[in-house]
Amino acid sequence: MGNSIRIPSDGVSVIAVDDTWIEGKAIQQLETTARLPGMHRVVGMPDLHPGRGYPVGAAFFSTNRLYPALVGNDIGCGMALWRTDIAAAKLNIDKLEKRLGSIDAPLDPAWNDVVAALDLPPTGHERALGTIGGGNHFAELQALDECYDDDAVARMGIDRRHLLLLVHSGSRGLGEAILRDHVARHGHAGLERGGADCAQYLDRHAQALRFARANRSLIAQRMLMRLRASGSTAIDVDHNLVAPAIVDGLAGWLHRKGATPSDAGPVVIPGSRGDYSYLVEPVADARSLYSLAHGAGRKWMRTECKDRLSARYSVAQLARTALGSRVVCDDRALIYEEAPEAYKSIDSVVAALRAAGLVRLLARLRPVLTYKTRECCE
DNA sequence: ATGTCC
Repeated sequence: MGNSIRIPSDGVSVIAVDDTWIEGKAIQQLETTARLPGMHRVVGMPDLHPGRGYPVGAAFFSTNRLYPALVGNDIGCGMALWRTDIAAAKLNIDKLEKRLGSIDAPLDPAWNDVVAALDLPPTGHERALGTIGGGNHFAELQALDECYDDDAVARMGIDRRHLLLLVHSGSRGLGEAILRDHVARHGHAGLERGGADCAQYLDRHAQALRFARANRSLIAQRMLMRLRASGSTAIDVDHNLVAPAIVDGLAGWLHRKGATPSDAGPVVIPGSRGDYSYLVEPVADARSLYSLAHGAGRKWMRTECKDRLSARYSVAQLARTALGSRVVCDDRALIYEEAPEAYKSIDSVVAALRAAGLVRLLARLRPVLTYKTRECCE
């Protein structure tokens, strides 16, 4: 507890222990956000890393101004965990991979009724529904590897005999369009509470949250259909969003950018594709602005990954991981950018959260098959 | 992050 929450400067704190990898640039960006007008307090999570201007892996609480740029372009991005009926024993990964094929194309018209039942308002981005996107987005089959609270895990309907499916995706081009339109009109000055422009942004933001949740559900359903399996949602939690909140007795806006809510029940904190993920029960705590790390967090910039790894690993080697899992990623640049080496160790991130008393571990999940993108093969 | 830069 003692030194697991660092205070680099007034109004800025970072949840970290000695071996948490935190870049100086990310702290600088955090301090920049702390100086925005109306900003009350900012907290860096242990997966904090530099972003484009603003850091990723952080929560920001402001009183009178709302800052859409802090939420970023992927409004509503989050993690959905699905239970499946795929037997974990006697796994044939080749068969799973073959059945899965490519799920990058827009959904087939056969999905029209399923999409219509979601009752989403028209956005012009319907073609993106059911697709994962790029960057750090993925869909991953996982096995329950270690259980730390049998009763809690059983109550969630999760067991060792069946695989889980974790989907990390967001609002695709919709959130991007909403932020672009906002920045074109207001720059980075933010929006005054109560104004018409603020209300309009919040409307669009709500639309993006719905779209992103629907997208994760459709991705999971589409994968399960291909795998000739079925499943159900266990968790779906957003980590890029802004919401009204009361913090330190003040009413204001709680922005989360790559920060998972700690007041919305159990969540998964995923490691890289070659690392474990943890199912945790959060402890809602104002010190962390009711937030947790949303993953391991980048350690290397995307642009440096290929140079650092291409001599060490072939593309074929990168399709297998140290934990015995398979990676489907036909994008030559992305396979290096998302290599396990490019990410912090998930144990160091979770250790920092535990040291700060912010989570209780429920289970450790092991990756089995990570889907990023596939060029061909229905 | 992005129907990813014209």
